[in-house]
Amino acid sequence: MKIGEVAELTGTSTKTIRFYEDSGLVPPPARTPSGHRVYGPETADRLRFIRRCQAAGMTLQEVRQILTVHDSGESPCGHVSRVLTERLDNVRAQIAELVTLEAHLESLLAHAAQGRPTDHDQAGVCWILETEPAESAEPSVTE
Amino acid sequence: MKIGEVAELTGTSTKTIRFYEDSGLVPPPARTPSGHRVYGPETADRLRFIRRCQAAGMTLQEVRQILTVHDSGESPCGHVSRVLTERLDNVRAQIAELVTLEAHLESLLAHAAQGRPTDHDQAGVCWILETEPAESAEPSVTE
DNA sequence: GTTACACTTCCAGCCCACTGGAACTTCAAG
DNA sequence: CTTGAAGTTCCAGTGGGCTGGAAGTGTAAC
Repeated sequence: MKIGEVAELTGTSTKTIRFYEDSGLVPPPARTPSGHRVYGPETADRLRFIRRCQAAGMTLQEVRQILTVHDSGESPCGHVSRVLTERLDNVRAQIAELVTLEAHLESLLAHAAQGRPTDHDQAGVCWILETEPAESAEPSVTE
Repeated sequence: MKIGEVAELTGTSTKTIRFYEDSGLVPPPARTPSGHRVYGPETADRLRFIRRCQAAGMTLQEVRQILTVHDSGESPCGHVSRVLTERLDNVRAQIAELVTLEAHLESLLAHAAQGRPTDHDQAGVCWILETEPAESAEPSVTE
């Protein structure tokens, strides 16, 4: 199988497959004498696995760790569970943050709806936003 | 006021202030004969406004638009409300996506907890992830 | 043989909000 | 006058996950 077929089969672009190879997610395949990549069917499985990991919100970094464990011959399932648990924690934290932000935005909009358009302030830029945000509302993009 | 004082006053680094100037968020200030930036107190207000916008999850792009409206002499409040509403929609969409992802992760982990460690698959990488993800669970990072 | 497309490599850029560093000048205190 | 902090400019890098393009070679169908 050549790269285009694998790409078609898995819904991944050839660009992405080469990128994954460079990133160590997919092992360098055999080549034809002319240099074209030749893949076995396990590569398609691997790419689908990567897609599923992505769908679970993992970074390529995490996927790479799992695949490395797998390639060493061990069952990576324990590791997978750990990564999934971590992801779940992150997702919940993100949700909590966003819910706080949602509340903040709602209160700002409620505030906005109350005021008359003539409430134009001289000092600031816009009276709607003239109050310091609650500490908790600050989105830590750090995740 | 020099840049360091404004920085101190607003909790913004001097680097960031210069970056904001380059980005058109803060107008180029007056200079001393030697080239040092000299700010009036309105700059501190502006920086605080930017911080509050950020806390509401706006991009600098959005903030710039608001400030441009403001600088043209109009009251930006209507615009602010619109941006806030859009943000709120986005945040809610993000929350919905993350909640779906949370459910997906939970079901994967429940699945994982059921299986025995000996459930090692031959074909794939890890049986926990051997099912196609639900369409809805795919995180569209596109925001 | 020719056309059209797939394949190769390598390098660059995107988006976002900064941050770090080099190399230099100016300012304030002692 | 000296020292050291704070100012200046400009350039490059960060992270994440690709994507685009250039410039060239290989391959399959007609």
